[in-house]
Amino acid sequence: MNKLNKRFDMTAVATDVVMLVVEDKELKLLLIKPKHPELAGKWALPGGMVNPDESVEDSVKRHLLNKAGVKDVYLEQLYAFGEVERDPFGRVVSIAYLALVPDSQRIKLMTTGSYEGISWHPISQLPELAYDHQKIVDYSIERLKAKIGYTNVIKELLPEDFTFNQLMGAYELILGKKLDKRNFSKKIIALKLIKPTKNKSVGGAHRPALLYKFTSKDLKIIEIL
Amino acid sequence: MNKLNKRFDMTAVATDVVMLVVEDKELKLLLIKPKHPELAGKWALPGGMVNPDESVEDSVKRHLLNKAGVKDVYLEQLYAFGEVERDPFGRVVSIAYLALVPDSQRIKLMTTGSYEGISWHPISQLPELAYDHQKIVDYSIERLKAKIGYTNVIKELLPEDFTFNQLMGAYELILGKKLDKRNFSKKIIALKLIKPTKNKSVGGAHRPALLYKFTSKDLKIIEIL
DNA sequence: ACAAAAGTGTTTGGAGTACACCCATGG
DNA sequence: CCATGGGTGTACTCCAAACACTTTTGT
Repeated sequence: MNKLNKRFDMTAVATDVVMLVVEDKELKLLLIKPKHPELAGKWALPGGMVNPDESVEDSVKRHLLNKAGVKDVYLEQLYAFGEVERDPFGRVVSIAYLALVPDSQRIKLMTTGSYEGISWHPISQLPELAYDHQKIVDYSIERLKAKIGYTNVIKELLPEDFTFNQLMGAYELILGKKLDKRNFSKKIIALKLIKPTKNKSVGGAHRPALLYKFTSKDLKIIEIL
Repeated sequence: MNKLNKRFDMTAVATDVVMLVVEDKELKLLLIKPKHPELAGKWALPGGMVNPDESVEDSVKRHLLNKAGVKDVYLEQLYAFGEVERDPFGRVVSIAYLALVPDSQRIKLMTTGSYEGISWHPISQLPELAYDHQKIVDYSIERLKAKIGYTNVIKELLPEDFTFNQLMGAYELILGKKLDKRNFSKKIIALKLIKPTKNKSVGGAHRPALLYKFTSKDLKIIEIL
C-alpha cells in the first residue's frame, strides 16, 4: 500500500481506455510505456485519476486529449475493475472504457513527462501489459465482438466514406473469421445500414469500388449477424 | 459539496444494488427508506461505501448481508455511474450491481439505525426513488431482459424445483409479454436447459404439474429466445 | 359435471447458408 | 493480356411463429 491509501484511507477512482483503430488490415491498440522502474518493459493502457470536479466520462476525455490529442471519439464504458490488489501502487478502482477511432482520423501521439512512449500495437501481437490490463483488453474485444452483431457501432471504426470491402474487412478482423461476401452484402443492404455515394475509390491498383456512407449517424440497435 | 469531498479532495466509491425476486406473479425490487430529511418520502437502493481493504464485489456482499441477511446470491456488475452531481451529499461514483434471488429464499429484512425501513416493491409500481436510482433500475431491467435471451440466468430467480409454467411465467414477467407455451417448451427442451424430476407440484387447486430442475448449475451462454 | 391449469404436433413462411462466375481497371 | 479485387443470384435447409384440442385433477 502506498501513500495514496495512507493519506486518504479510501479508494481512488481511475480510468483505463482501450482505444482501437483498424489500419493495414490489423486491429490496433493504443498503449503507453510508463517510466516507472517497477513496470520496466511493460506497456499500459492510457488513463488516469478522476478528479473530484469532473465526471468519470469527462475524465476519460481529458486524459485522451492530453495523451493522444483526440477529441470526439466513440466512448463506451466497459466495466469497473475493483480488486484490492490490482494496482500495486495503491487502492485504485479502475473504470475501463472502450474508444473507437476511424482509421482516417490521425491521432497525435504525445509523449509527456511520465511516459517514455505511446504507440499503436496490433492486437494479435501485444507486448506484456502492466497491472490487469491484459484482462481489460480481452474483455473489451469480447464486448466489441458482441456489439457489432447487434448494433451499427462498426461505423466508428470506418471513415466517412468507405468501400464495401473495408466494411466487411472490419467485421472479419474483429470477429476473427472470414465472412461470405454475397450473404454479408445481402444482409447489410436489406437492413439499409449503408447507402452508396456517387464516388468510387481511387488509387487501388485495380478496379475502383463504390464508396458507401452509413445511413444513420446514431448508434442503432439492429440484429446484424 | 460535503465534508467527504472537503476532507479528502477526491472521489469516493460506493455501490448500489438492484435486487430482484419473482413473487406473486410480480417482479419485485428491494428498497430501503433512508432517514435523512433531505430524502423524505423517497426510497433508495441498498448499498454503501466501499472500504479500502475490500474488493468492490466483496463490499456489495457485505452490505447485502448487513441489510438483508443475504448470502450466496447471483451478483452481476451493471455499470459505474460517475456524474459529478449525482449525489447531493458528496462526490461519489457508484458501481451498480444486479442481484437475483430465488423466490424460495427468504430474505431477512433488517432495519438498521440509518434506515426507516426496507421492503419489496413491484417493479410496475415503484415509489419515487432518490438520487439517480430510477435510472439504475431501468438500466438493470434492460440488462436482464437482454441476458435471459442468451443465457440461463433465469435459474437464479427460480427455486431448485419448479414447474414449466413458473419458468415461462418468469420469462413473461421480465420481457413484459406473453409467450407461446408450445413453442417455448419446444425450445427449452431442445436446448436441454431443464430436466424433469420425479415429483409433481402439490397444493395447486387443479391438475398437478411436473417439476423440473436446471441441467446445469453454471451460467451458460446459449441463444434461447 | 365443471372449472382450471397441464400437456402436446403440424404447417408454413422467412432467414441463414452454401456456392461460382463475369467485370472493370491498372500495369 | 494478365493480375487483382469488385460485384452479383439461386437453391436448399432449418428455425420461428401461428395455431386448438385433450387430459388431469379438485371442488
